Amino acid sequence: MIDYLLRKLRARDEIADLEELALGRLAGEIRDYPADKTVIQEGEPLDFSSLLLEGMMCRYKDLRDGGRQISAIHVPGDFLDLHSFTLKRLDHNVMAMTRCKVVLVPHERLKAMTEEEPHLTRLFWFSTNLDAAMHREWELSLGRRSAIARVAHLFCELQARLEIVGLAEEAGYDFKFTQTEIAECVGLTSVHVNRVLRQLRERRLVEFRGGRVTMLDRAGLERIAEFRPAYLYLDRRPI
Amino acid sequence: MIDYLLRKLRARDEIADLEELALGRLAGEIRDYPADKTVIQEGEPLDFSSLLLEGMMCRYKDLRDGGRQISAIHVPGDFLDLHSFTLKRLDHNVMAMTRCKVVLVPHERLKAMTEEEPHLTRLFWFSTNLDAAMHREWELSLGRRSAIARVAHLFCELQARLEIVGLAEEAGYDFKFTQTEIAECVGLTSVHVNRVLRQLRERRLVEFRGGRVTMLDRAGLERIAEFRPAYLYLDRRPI
DNA sequence: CGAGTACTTGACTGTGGTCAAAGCCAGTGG
DNA sequence: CCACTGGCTTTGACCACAGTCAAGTACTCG
Repeated sequence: MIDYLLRKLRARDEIADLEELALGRLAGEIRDYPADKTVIQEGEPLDFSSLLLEGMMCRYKDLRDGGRQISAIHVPGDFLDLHSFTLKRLDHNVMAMTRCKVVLVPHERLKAMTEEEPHLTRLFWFSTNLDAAMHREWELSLGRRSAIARVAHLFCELQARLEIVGLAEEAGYDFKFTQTEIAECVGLTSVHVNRVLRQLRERRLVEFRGGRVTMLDRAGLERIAEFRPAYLYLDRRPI
Repeated sequence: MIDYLLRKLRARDEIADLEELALGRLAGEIRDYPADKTVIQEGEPLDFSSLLLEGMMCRYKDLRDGGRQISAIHVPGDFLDLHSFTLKRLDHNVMAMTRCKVVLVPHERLKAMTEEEPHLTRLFWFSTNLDAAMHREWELSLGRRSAIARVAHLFCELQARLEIVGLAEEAGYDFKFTQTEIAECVGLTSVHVNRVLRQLRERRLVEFRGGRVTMLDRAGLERIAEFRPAYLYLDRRPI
């Protein structure tokens, strides 16, 4: 059940067998959500965190005028809201973009973990720091990258993140977002995203159709995105 | 020396006297930096984190074309790079925006803290999660807010953050940034920031001159910024 | 087969970018 | 005390990238 999480953690550090068992004991109730369901509301008090097992979710914030900004995308193996353990409530909403399955981890078990498993605690802390690193890279996209580079960068990031958990092939990956939802990630309108997708297709870099990203020229795509994956901390270092 | 840090933490949770002592023992070497000095380079291996004692610093990333995005501003009491404890190196640069004083905290002492002081560990974890919450709010600004709302929001955020550590009055605060640097925070050009600042002044909302922000109509400013400080987690809750 | 949603495209608009010149001010040196 | 310098700010004219609006097309799913 925690396979994807283990793959994600083992890509970065050693996990002892006893620690794997301790991780297994964190798991509580399992929940399924339908697509487009808002799973966590901004501000609501939380006493558990959720680990995504299947599907894709996102974090988002709304403005009064209807503008919505997606601030992160979650793939299997990601915690949706591990940060709610210390924050107690969230500053954003969390929504299922597809049908999803999650497992709940009660905060009291996380608290016990911080008392008994300092190494796992550091790994979990790392995991929230990784979220923050992705937020920073998105800030760079939103603030300074051109429209085409933003979309290209998003596709590159997801390719790399899905590869870690074995959910992307060299050729591409499933990505069941609408163009409007992509627009909400990259700070553009859906109309403009559509135009950018056409350009990316015509320049033979990447194709997005029918909920699937097909890499046509990954190196070229990474070049125009200025994608440098260091911010994903993909190498192994003891934490 | 750790006064500002204590004020920041005590705004959110109880700190026992013994914990205060433990915090004091984290402190190592003190360093001074001149304005405009890049203090930490992206990618450089780190074995200490830095707590800002005086001055203002920022995190930033560059693009090849010279575009720079500032992803966070630090005020006294903030750790510049507490996340480097688990990440081991940073995905961004850190620069002193004014003359600054910091105190170094060796990672080995932080590691010992995670073994011996679970409550402080959770507080430090909280502190990096707070950084991420600010990143998310900036993503919303960069992706969806208008130019004037972005600048207004930045001024509101700093007012609130500086108040916690006692470095802002009702009337405003010192903010020794150039207009170009503000532009690098909000994803605009310095020319446009200049136009926006004029608007804010003419609408009697806020004035920025000579490295000082003067609040003229704080409620009005917060309204056009859609500033809702929940993301700063200013209330006290046990962590 | 019809309804609803998502995608596509074109015409037009506007916010914010670019380029350039001038003004301002603090610091430095004659 | 003044001239010079360099960085920052201010303004204007013009431009372009991306937004808006609207209509039409393509798919899915009941």
